[in-house]
Parts: sequence; C-alpha cells; structure tokens
Amino acid sequence: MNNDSMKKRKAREPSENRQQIEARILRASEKIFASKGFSGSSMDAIADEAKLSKQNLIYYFPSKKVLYAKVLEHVLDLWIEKMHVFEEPGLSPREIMERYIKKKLQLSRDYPDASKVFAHEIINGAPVLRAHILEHAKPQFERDVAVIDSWIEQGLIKPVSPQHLFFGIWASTQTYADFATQIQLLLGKPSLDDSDFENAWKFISQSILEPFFTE
Amino acid sequence: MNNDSMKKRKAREPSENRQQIEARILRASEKIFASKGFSGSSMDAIADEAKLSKQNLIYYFPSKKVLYAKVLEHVLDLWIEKMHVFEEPGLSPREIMERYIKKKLQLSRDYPDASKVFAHEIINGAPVLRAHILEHAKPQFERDVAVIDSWIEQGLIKPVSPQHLFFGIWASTQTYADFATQIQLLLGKPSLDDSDFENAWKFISQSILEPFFTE
DNA sequence: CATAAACTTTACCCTTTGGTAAAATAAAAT
DNA sequence: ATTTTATTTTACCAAAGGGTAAAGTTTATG
Repeated sequence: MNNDSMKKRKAREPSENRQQIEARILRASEKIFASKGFSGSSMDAIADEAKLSKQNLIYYFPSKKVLYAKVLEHVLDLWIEKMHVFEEPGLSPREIMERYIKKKLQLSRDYPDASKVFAHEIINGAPVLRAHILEHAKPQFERDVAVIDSWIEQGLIKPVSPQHLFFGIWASTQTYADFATQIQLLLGKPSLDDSDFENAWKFISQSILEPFFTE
Repeated sequence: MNNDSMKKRKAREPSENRQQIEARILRASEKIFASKGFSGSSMDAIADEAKLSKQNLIYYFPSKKVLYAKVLEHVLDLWIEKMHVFEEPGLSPREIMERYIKKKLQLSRDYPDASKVFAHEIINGAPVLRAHILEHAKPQFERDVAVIDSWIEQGLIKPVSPQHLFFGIWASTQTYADFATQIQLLLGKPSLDDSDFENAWKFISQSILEPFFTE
C-alpha cells in the first residue's frame, strides 16, 4: 500500500507564502519582544506589527511561549552558537580578537532587536535560557577562556582575566544595540550611523586590543 | 478664624509607619520593575512582593504610572544626578576617573535593581525618561565631555573620544548589574561577590585607566 | 471617650490577554 | 468539478490586570 493508493493526499509543501509569513511574524515578534520583553508583549501587539489578526497569528504559532522560543532560537544562533574564539592557524591572538570584537559590534549594528531580546531574557533572570547557557554557552565560554589563558602562558599577550575580558567585550559592544536610545539622545542623533560604529570600534580597540594584545 | 476654631482637625503628620510602608513598597516595586519592566509588571505582583493587598497598595500609590515614576526618581538620582565628573582641585584626571569608575561599579553592586529598571526604560526607547535625558542628562554629559576634551587639549591624557569613553565605562560597569545572571551562570557562582567586583575593577582599570590616563 | 482622620478590606467593573472552537473562504490536487 | 487541505475570520471565554467605590477597622487627639 503506497501513499498514492491511500485516501489521504499528500500534505502540501509549505508554500513559499507560508515561509514568508512566518518570517514576517518572527521579525515582528523579535521587535515587540525586544522592546517589552516576554511578559510585557501581547499577542495582539505582535499581530499588529506583523499585519495580521491575532487569531491568524495563533494559527501560525500556537502560543506566545512557542513564538518566544522561536525568537530565542534565532538570538542564540547569533549570540552564542556562532560567537566563539576561532583559533585559526596563521592568525595572531590580536587578529583573532580583532575579528571577534568586530563581529560582535557588527551584530549590535545589524541585529539590535536580537540583542535586546537577549538582554531582556538575562535581566529577567534567564528563565528560558538558563538551561541552554549552562549546557552550551558555559562549556563554550570555558574553552574560550582556556584559549586566552594559553596565550597568556605562552607570553603572547599581557596577563588579564579572560572572563572579565569577555564580559567587557560583550558589554561594550552590546551597549550600542541595547542602549542605542540613550546614546542617540546624548549624541543628538536620530539614529546611530557608520561613523558612530567606527568611533565605537576605535575606542574599544584602543581600550581592549591595544593594552592586552600588542606584542 | 484660626485653625483651632475650625471643625477640621489638623491632618496627622505622615506617621513613621507610613514612611516605612512607602519605602517597602518602593523597594518592592523596584525589584519587580527591574525584572519585568513597566508593562510586564503587575500591581498584584508588586503588592505581593511588598506584602500587602493590591487595594492597599493603591491606597499608597494611586496608579502604576505614579509608582513607576517614583521608582525612576530614585534611579535617576543615583544614575544621573549624582554621576558626573567632579573636577576637584588637586586631583589628577586619572584620580578623578578612578573615582568615577569605582563609584559606577559600586552602584552596580549596591543597586542592581535600579540599574535594571534604567536598562528596561532605555531598551524600551526611554518613553518616560526621554525628556529628562534631553533636558538634564544631555547637558551634564556635554559638560563632562568638555572636561575630558580639555584634558586632551592640555596633553594630560591620551586622545580618545570622550563620548565613547563614557559609553564604554557605563557599559562595562553596568553589565555587572544588568547581566549579573549571565555572569553568575558562566562563572558557576550563586551570586557575585567582592572578588568578582575586584576583578572587574582590575580589568576595567587596565582597559580604560591605563591606556588613556597614564602620563 | 468620642470622633475625625488614617488605613484596610470587600465588592465590583471594565478592558486586556491568551486561547479554543468552529464556521467561512481560498487554493490545490485529483 | 469536486473534494481535500490550507488559511482566515467570527464568536466566545475564563483569567488577569488596573482601577473605583464604599464599607469596615484602627489610631490619634481634642
């Protein structure tokens, strides 16, 4: 008895349209969750932002939790999965960290909402991400810390607490996403532009690369 | 017709008790707003935290907005009013900035909830603080920037973008309040202790004081 | 101790919120 | 063309959320 002979017809492939709609919803969700966090965001607000009805939204994503989980998946992919110190042969510690910091800064510029969703989740006590952080991010973090430590042992860089080095890098790069509003207001600009990120980069590299990663 | 002759007795002075209760409520509110932000926090949750009924809470503070405004007042007082660069005679730029950074770090340790409330407000687009930032914080910021600039002109410190210097200081100090959860999880500690703040200070002073504020 | 003022509790009320259920419509596939 | 399947809309609903109103209770003071 093969499929063709059965009563049931084969389910349609997810149409191009459905994927587009889901993507639209996820972008909208990310935006809403970014500004209000999980409990402050309503399905109605998300539906509005995605330009469909709340009921229709629920048709695509059955609950707010599911939606939030999906958004977090994207965030994690950007923030943790792809963010670690790559020890590529031929690259000096300085070059590796330069890439790391530039990439982090790039993420803040390109995905500020993802950064904010992550910030909300952490400020909130990481109710959803706690397990993932312990199981995936922490081991990765420890490997990255070990890399820095080995550089110190080899005398390639100046002694520094690798842990706090990372905390500092994350803080000073993510601030350009999470606290963009404050920065814009203080700089008197409607939004952050290339030059702001250029200046951010200059400062961060002066304060982190220069002191520790110069032979 | 003097007061004594009138029917109405004079209103009681705010009793010791009332002040204590209001303080308790404000602490509770700060805690709840810190973890969930304005729209994610409910009067019920705040009442619970402050150990009184919702109705009773409303007796003391007539609305959530009012409560939030009061909490923000405290936050602003700590974060902005008292935080600026004091040009005390006899102190070198390095000493002044050392104090500034230490104080900031102290605030993160002593008032993490205040920091988080502020973070929520900013991530949210500063709906309530916008005016205050423009009218008070921005002018203060510009004065502080001018101080740094003058140090650079006098050749007292290495050239640096004063604006981004402040953004970097704020980010790397506040992260120990706002992102404490993440830091705890990654360090495998139940809470941040003195040694963590000591290490944070070492790192920040190495990355900010050393490079720019060493003659 | 009587009474005004301060505080607390009880009853409501309207709106928002996250969802369920099912009816109506659109789009494929046979 | 017809029947499945996918999508959208319409009707509801129970719980939560922010308050209002007023009754009841405590406390201080004349």
